[in-house]
Amino acid sequence: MVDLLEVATEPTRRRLLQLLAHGEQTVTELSGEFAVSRSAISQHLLLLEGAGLVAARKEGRNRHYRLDQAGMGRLRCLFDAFWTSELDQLVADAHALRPHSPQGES
Amino acid sequence: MVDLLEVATEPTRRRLLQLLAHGEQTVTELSGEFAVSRSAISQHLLLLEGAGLVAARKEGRNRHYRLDQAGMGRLRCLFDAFWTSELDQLVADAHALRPHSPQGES
DNA sequence: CAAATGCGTTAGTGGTTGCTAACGTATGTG
DNA sequence: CACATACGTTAGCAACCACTAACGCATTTG
Repeated sequence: MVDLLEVATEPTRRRLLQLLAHGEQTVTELSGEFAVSRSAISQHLLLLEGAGLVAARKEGRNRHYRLDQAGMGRLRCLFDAFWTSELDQLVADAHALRPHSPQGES
Repeated sequence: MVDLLEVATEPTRRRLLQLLAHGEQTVTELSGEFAVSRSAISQHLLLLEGAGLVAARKEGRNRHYRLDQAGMGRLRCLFDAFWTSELDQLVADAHALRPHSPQGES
């Protein structure tokens, strides 16, 4: 139903995942890093949780979010499936750009 | 201001990029691979072109699209910037804990 | 030359999304 | 125990997005 890559690449959520890579944090702590409200961050986190990319732990009245290893592994697999060897070759060619005009593949 | 990662990860556009990895194609040829109309495909291609991920060549009344090496290189850089070493370590740990196939989850 | 056909792009629209405002609930405080 | 405060979640809405339908333009055909 949900596309992991799309869920993960939305800019705010992407940054949330990066922040959580350093360790678990609460909604309020995380929202301190953003210009938008706690509410917005909470909703992004709930979406990430639904996608299996993060998990939550209740402690007192706080909710500590952390990355889900399995989910992040699936995300990595999806990207590797997208980034085929053809694309690797293509990008390598771009890096090897020389004064000579680049000929397309036949 | 478009976000390259978001533009590239939308499922239809992701597939378009994969198809174009095999060589240049016209709008009509590409749309043959999808369930949606030529119009939808054309718009996705225009968006990709605007993001600098593909380029077009006019020939007769056809428009041949192909991948843009530089743009795809930038895309790769963005992903590498997102996928920090912390995440690599995290996923490596997950594999060590569960050496099973990462696809099957439930 | 005029009509027909084919290719690709714009106009218009329903569904989705990310946001702020209002809320429920749990924890302090007198 | 009643009130105040803090944390996280739902209600409602403007903006966006992906799609189909209608279109313009180029090429082919009679």
